[in-house]
Amino acid sequence: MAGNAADITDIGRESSARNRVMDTATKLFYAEGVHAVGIDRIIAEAGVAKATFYKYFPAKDELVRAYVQNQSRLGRAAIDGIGKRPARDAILAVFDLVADAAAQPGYRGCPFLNAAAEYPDPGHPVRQAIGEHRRWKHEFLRGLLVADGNPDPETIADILTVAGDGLLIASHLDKPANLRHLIRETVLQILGPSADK
Amino acid sequence: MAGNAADITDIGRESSARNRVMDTATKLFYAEGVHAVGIDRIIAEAGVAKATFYKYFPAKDELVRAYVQNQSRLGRAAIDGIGKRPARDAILAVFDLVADAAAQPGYRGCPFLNAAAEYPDPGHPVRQAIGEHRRWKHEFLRGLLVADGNPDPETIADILTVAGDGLLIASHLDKPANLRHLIRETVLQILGPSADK
DNA sequence: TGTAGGGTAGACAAATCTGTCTACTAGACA
DNA sequence: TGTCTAGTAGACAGATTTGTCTACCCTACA
Repeated sequence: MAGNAADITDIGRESSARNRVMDTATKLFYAEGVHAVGIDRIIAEAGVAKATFYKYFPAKDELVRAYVQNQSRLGRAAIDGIGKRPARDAILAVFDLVADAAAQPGYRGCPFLNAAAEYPDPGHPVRQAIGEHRRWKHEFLRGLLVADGNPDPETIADILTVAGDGLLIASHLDKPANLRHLIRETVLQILGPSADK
Repeated sequence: MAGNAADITDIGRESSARNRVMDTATKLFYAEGVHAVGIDRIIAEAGVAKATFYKYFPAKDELVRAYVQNQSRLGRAAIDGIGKRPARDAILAVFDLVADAAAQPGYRGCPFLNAAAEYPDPGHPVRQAIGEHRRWKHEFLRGLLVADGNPDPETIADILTVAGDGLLIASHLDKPANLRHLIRETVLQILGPSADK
């Protein structure tokens, strides 16, 4: 099992070993938490030597930061996949992603909120990476609100962010049976009556 | 410093040593996270012998569960302190507690959400204690909505819970300048126009 | 006076954590 | 052929983790 005959499919891309580490870390950190998963476990499950690991990630926190950025990349890709459609529909579709994620087998809430809970210092690189993702998402929502002709996109983007975080929490800790309905109700209550429909 | 001439003021109450452990754990767990704080650190700062600690808390997880329950007790006391007043005012007052807490020096978000992030297994006693607190709070809000004559207290209690969690997250991670305003706007947007004012 | 309860101090075991370092292997390429 | 690169395998150090156990101290109380 030791890394002989490794993934040929990865040749030419970043680095086979680095990718395996990143994938394994993403899986384990999300499923069990950052502090609960040790380096030894990651390199064992990724089938990578310790020296190789420390070549790509000089310290564990570097890996955690890269993990957060990887999750951010995945999240943005999912949202970008929504594509062009009427702004109000797009907003609802963004929130539907929460329900989609919550329906996945290994769902364990929002990776950014979970990671932030483990890093008390707001100045820590991991927290900063989380902050970057949050600012991007807020800006994305604000843009959609402007396109929707919302009279106060700044405030409503704040409220939608609040609702998004709350729904991520609820879908994780409370697992409401009617999550999709709850999402619709919440967002529509915030956006108010539609002008064009 | 060793515990000779300990707090005389505590005599007759639970147990001086146990109380000191609980207070220290509450402070450290909240400020730095559960996994990040070790037993050795807690007993050192509490000025308690290791044997004494393990007498009251057979394992660390027992202490963590007690910590969550202690936070629940403190949270309920704060909400109970709101007292009798018109239901809508009471709801707004409950949410104002978030802003009050966020204004405190060592604020680090919601202790329940932070702790939950460190315990992946929903069946774990710590998670169950968190679930109990959340159900209690949801029920409290629902009661206020019924008293307010809300036509759909169940759904609106769900949405208010979502908003409460989201606001706790925002007040922690985003630190919006106008938090009190954001809270008012969010809650009023959810409750809709007041009938009696 | 004797005893029981609550507590202290700290050694110890066994595991686990991060991070470093040495020695080796296999393939690509000039 | 020789060299460079990416990687493996794993010992090791040093700190830290939870939890157990022994020996002792002090005070209240019968």
